[in-house]
Amino acid sequence: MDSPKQSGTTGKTRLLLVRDEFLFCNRIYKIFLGVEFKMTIQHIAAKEISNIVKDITVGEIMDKLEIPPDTSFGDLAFPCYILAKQLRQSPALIAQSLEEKLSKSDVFEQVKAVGPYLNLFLKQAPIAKNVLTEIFTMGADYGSSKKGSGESVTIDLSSPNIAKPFSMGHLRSTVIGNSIANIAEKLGYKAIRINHLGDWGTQFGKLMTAYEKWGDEKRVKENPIKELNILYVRFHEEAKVDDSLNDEARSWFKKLEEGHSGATALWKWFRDESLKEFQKIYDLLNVSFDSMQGEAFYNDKMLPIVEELTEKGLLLESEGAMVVDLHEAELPPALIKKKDGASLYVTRDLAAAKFRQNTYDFTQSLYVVGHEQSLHFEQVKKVLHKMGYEWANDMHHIPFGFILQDGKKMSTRKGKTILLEEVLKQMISQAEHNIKEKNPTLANKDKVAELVGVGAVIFNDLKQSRLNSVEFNIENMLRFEGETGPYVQYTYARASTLLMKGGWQKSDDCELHDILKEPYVWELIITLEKFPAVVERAFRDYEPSIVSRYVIELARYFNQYYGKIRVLSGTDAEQQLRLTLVKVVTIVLKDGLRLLGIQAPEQM
RNA sequence: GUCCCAGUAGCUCAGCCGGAUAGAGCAAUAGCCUUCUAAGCUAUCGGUCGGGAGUUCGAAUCUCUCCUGGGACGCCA
Repeated sequence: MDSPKQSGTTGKTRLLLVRDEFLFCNRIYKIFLGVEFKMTIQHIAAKEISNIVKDITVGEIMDKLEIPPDTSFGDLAFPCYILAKQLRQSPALIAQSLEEKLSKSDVFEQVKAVGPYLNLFLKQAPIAKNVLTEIFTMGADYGSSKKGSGESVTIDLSSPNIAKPFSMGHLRSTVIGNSIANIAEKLGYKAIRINHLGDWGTQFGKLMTAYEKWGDEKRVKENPIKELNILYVRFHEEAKVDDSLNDEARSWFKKLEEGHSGATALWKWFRDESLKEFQKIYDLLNVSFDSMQGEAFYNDKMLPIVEELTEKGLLLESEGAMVVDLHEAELPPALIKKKDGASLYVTRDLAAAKFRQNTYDFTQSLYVVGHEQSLHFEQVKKVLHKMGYEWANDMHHIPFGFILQDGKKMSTRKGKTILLEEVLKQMISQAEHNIKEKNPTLANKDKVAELVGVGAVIFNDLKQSRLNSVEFNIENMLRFEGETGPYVQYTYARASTLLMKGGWQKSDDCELHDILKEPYVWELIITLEKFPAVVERAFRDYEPSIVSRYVIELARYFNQYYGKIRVLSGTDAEQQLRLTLVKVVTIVLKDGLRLLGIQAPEQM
């Protein structure tokens, strides 16, 4: 507990740089190399305090240190309550006496007792210098680490259903999964993006029935997803009054399973046309996949799974179906085979999980799928566990909330889905409209409008905790002010313009000198410094919103600085110093947005 | 009925590995462009943190219980 080498949970290799023998200021520099701010400063502060207070360990002090709610309370604070019992003194008195003893310390600029708190102010200049140095040294890699050491992480994302429209719901899986993949890569993992397409199942029987009865080849070719969806919706409407349609659908799907040529050709056609449409959306979102193998790919891999389950004596007959009993895990039994012998969802995911482990040798396998499927993934994991696969523990379901309409989940069957493509179009044209109004001379208008419109859609989805259900509201989304993607992009564009106009040049000098005293500069430094910790936390929690909130915070501080201080003013030296600060902000803003899957235009 | 998720300002959300006056954005009101992009900044207004009980020096945060909304719970995926 007494050495920084043991206390940090992050950045192992870089922690080796820490040496207790260093001078205090030096130590601050070294410890700041990529180690979580709070932990590090806490450690230094805790050591200092422990020199005076012997009744409590460094670790305990460190745990209690906190970042105060307001900068006027300093950079760190130590609540003295915990010492009150042992010292039999009031917390306020303890704080007072600590202030006296610690004010001689050369770690802190200032130590101040405020009520029961001991407020600690850090020496700003060395910290600022170190943060800037590190950002310039690493560039866009600032915040990255080797933590993942090349381990594979498979990420199941997007997974739209063939012949159905790409809804806002699929958007969530796509952007959340893509962002988690980006974050994983930043931390040194090899991310494998898998688009587990819904390209098999009884819905194809329904579709074929509908197409045969009411379909029109030309119309489907012109507008595949839309036409197929109309057919799908019509099927459900007509099947309500005519149950024989369901029988027909079943027989079509049976033909497909048996490899009937006509059925297979139709299936392939539906699939190809759908993929073409999906690709347009992926291009816009700037998302690509390492694997697009869908459910159909696992058709021939399910029988071996069933056999394996049988061999291992896990398969039981129940009400005519074959199941794996999971009552010891307090879960309902997992259905493996239907009465008619056909396989089910669980079977397919078992085959897919095993295939992924064999193919990619993952150390983590993530499934970015709606939270309504939590039980399903628990079952799959448990069955694999019973089969003796330890790696089942490395599978994690990453659930997210619904996109609601009037407080209800959207339904494909009733055709009430909101189409992502429509939304994207609307957002891009809003961005176009804004550009015409605000910056009519901008070059590359179309491209910028696309980046901004799409960025707004992605950010809107990633700005809140993924488990929240969100009510779809186009009016809110069309607003490009406040906590939005365009706000961050705009901040980046303004900052980039400053660099251009001011003719910023890289210099080896990373001291901020008098600029450090300007308002919001220290806030910016501290915020920039915690970026690596933010990236780590975002991956630990599989939570892109940690990055999106961070990026908003950084942008806000920058805008406040921009509003208060005229960057291009004063002496040349001063101007260059400010631009140095501006430059590091752009580096982190751009990379933060990149982690979310959003591009940052230099001008907008 | 059982299990999972959520309930914080008029609206959308942070904060929830316990700590100082509970923070943002939107909306409302009032300001700031003859000097770096006003997609911005500043200020004001706005909260019984769903209700109750418990643990604690201290609870939005932990425990229990109840209420409300959403979801899942064997042959869809």
